[in-house]
Amino acid sequence: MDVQHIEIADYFIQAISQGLYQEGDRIPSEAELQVLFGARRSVLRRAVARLEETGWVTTRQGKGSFVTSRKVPIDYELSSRTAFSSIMKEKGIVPRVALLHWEKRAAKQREQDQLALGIDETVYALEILRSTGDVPLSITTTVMPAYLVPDLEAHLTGFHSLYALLSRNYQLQPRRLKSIVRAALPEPRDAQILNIADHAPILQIESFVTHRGVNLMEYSMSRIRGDLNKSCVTF
Amino acid sequence: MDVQHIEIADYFIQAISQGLYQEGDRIPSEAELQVLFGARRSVLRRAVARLEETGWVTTRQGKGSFVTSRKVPIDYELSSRTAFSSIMKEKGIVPRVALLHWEKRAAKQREQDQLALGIDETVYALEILRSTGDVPLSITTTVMPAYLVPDLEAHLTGFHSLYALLSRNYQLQPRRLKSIVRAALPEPRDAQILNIADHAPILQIESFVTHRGVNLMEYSMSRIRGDLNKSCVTF
DNA sequence: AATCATTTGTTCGTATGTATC
DNA sequence: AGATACATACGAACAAATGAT
Repeated sequence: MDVQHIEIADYFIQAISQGLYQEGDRIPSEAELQVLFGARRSVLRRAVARLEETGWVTTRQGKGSFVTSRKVPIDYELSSRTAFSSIMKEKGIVPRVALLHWEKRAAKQREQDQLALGIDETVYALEILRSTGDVPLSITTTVMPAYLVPDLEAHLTGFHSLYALLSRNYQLQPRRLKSIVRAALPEPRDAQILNIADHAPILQIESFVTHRGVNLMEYSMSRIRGDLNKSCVTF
Repeated sequence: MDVQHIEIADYFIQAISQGLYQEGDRIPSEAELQVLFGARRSVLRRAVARLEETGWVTTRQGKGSFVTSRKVPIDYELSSRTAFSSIMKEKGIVPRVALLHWEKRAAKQREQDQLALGIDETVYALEILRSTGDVPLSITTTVMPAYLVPDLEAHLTGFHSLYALLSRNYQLQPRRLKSIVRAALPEPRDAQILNIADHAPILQIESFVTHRGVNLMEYSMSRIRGDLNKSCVTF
């Protein structure tokens, strides 16, 4: 390859791989790169852009470009009974759960199919942000038929764990029936909330949850930061 | 936002979302955009680059930029017994399996751990490309202890299905014990083989496979195109 | 087979704006 | 307020891939 910006990017990929730059280190500024490589600034910017696209550095205006810290992904056990809070506690991580939004409304067409609802059925839809400390981890949209969780809004103040809420107030025992995972790109809004670039990979997990094996009581769609999660399935 | 390239990119995201441009349609060339938006070429290129990063278009030198066709992801059943070929056949898709590479060598440290091997143990490592028709779908690296599949090279000519080979020649009945999924970015080489951009998301699936519940007989690491796959887990 | 127009890719060169400290 | 560093934009030239003549 005799394309300058790729050669320069490759140089840094090598250097970072070999430990010449540690996580969090700043790579040389554009002005310094200009001296080091004798290339035009536009070329250097392309090189850094490439490094950012491929996840090696993150760039911040006015500060510089920093080697992305390869956080250890958190193993998430994907099983029929899994609750975020309990997994985190097991690992000694302080979980933070925030209710971004909730609404009570008529079920959309897709939700009717997913939850096997009749037409004009009412659902509660919650949007939940899960974090560890101050690092956002995932956003989950969860939809439940309103008749299963009547007067849900009364229990949403001080929200901290969905399954604890369901168990305490409605004696519901959620059980995951099926999950569908896929790798994708985030919606712009999700990228912002999760504090990732809009081309950073996310893991989408759609889940179908029953109560006592009869009703489809919950449909959820999680969008999880790819750099912070590994989901584990045991057969 | 009063940043030109973002405004222009957003215009096309809107237009594509509203069906003004269909999948596969060419968006205006840079010269045409120059007339339409009255912006510098560098700005227009940034706009198109943004569209490509976020998966709306794919650009080809000498031809133009085309609205990415949102292929329907192929559902992949992730269970204790799953073979690629049979899943594809069930769906009426013609699967194509190619052995990219194989080698017999000493197990690496990680592989010793993953397969619970002793030191200096020999393994076979295969690299398999799976496609549907002419569209590449996934690359899988699979590692097996050599003592379980002696003289494996003798059976690799005309390779078409790993599990058929294992069953026929070694009476092995693979059973998946555990899988770990995660969303990530591809290695440059994988991106090239899979015919995707090097910032396109991929689904990584690590699998641990046993034979009759005793031996860890296979460790595999699949890298699957995010745009073409949904993996489904039933509990 | 060779040439040419079209289209994207790369680079050079300059200027100004904006965030950070 | 000033220095540093990244962000955006203007302006121009040539390279490389593509498809048609």
